[in-house]
Amino acid sequence: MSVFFPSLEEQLDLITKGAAEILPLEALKERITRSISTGVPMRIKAGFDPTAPDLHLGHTVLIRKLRHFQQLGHVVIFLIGDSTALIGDPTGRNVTRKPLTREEIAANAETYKEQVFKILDPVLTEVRYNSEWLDTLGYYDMVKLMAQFTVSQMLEREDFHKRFNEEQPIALHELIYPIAQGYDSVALKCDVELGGTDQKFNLMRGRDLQKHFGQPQQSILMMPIIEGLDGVQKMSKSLGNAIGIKESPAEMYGKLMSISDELMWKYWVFLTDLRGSEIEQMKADVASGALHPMLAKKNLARVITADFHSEELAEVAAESWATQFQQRGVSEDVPVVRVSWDEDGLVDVLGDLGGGVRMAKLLHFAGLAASTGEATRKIAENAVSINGEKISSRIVSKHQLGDSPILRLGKKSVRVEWVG
RNA sequence: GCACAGGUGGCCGAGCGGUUAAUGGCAGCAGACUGUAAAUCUGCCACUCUUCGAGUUACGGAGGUUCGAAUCCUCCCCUGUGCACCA
Repeated sequence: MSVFFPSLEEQLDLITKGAAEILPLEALKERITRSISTGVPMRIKAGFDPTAPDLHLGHTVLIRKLRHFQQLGHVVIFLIGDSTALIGDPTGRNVTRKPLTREEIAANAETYKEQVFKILDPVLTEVRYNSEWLDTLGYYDMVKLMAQFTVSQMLEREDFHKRFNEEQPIALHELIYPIAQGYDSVALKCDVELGGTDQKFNLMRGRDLQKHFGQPQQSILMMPIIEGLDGVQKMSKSLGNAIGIKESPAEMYGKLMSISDELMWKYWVFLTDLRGSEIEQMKADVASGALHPMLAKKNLARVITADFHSEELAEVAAESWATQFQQRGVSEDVPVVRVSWDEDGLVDVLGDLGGGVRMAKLLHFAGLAASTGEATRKIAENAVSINGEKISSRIVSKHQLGDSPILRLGKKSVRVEWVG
């Protein structure tokens, strides 16, 4: 099949947008030029280990870059590392990962597909699993692969090096990870592999192995690792600072609004399709005072939320966010929690209120507090309100609560529906 | 296998026979302040209960010595380092 490709300059413009590093760049240019003249598209791969059921916005930085290649007419391979997930990429880790079962991995892999197709075109994407070639690799071939590297080469990697020096354990199978990832490139005959900047070591191993197998060596394109909500650590579900692709519009919008002003600019660059020059203009406007930073952030939250949901849903999320946080009011758009009157200890039968409700219990059952003890403390800290009214007493009458009260503890609110 | 050094609350890290859910830091949560934030200040940060009080669990695991142990002893598990093994 023959494809018409945009010019080299045009392609490079899109490909290099936001990229942290491209190695070697010259080779990539040659490949692009060749694909233009031959009409044969390049093969671009990015791998993801299905170690968790959800992808988050951090992953989309890479997926967006894949889409850029897709938009240019190249073949994009979304590689699901179901076999490498058995190891778990040790990159940046100071401990060995907990092993996942085959079943967990398979289930995660399924959810990945539907999630990435919010960004990638399903028709034009080649979805592959590395179990396809890794699981069938025999002892002989595995030993041959491992023989390509030495222990000291592996220990060059910063995280292994660090763990080694700090006398932390390094499990043997972790050393195989970069080799397995590198072999993926051989199996797929990749022209380009995408990864985060933290993946450099692994990405380079693909070049090593391709050379060993007499293939042209892939170019590697690294994207920066974006920080999570805290603005300090990389976005990661286990660090609790991530925004998941599948999260509701309200959650997504709210989380985006909670990031710092500084971080907002990175999100504009890596999580939206706005052009660099437009972002610079906006930044200048904020600096000069022409644009309020909060407004810029609201736009960001809306654009991203709409990207994964819809304009309409993003608008609704924006409105209820404004009521809830800006006006500190009671928003209607709040998660509903069902609580039964029969819950153990919820109703105080002995008290003067004749069936008053223990608020600490209620807050706990409603999921706003991790324990009744914590709920008790929060009440004392004046952090709890019912239908927008702060409360300070530990027991509240059923009458005061009403049929479907909105409970709020700090920033979180829920509507309680009584059951039974 | 032998020797040595370690295993403390989400993480890091004090304590090394006895005031105490366990110093301190980070993270987290809440309040004030704001522009939703950030920064700053304050409070909280094992669980349960009828909560100005009481109880129950906690310092790798199991026992033991003590009036009393995270702190001492024994055995076991785990990690690292060195040596040995690789006839």
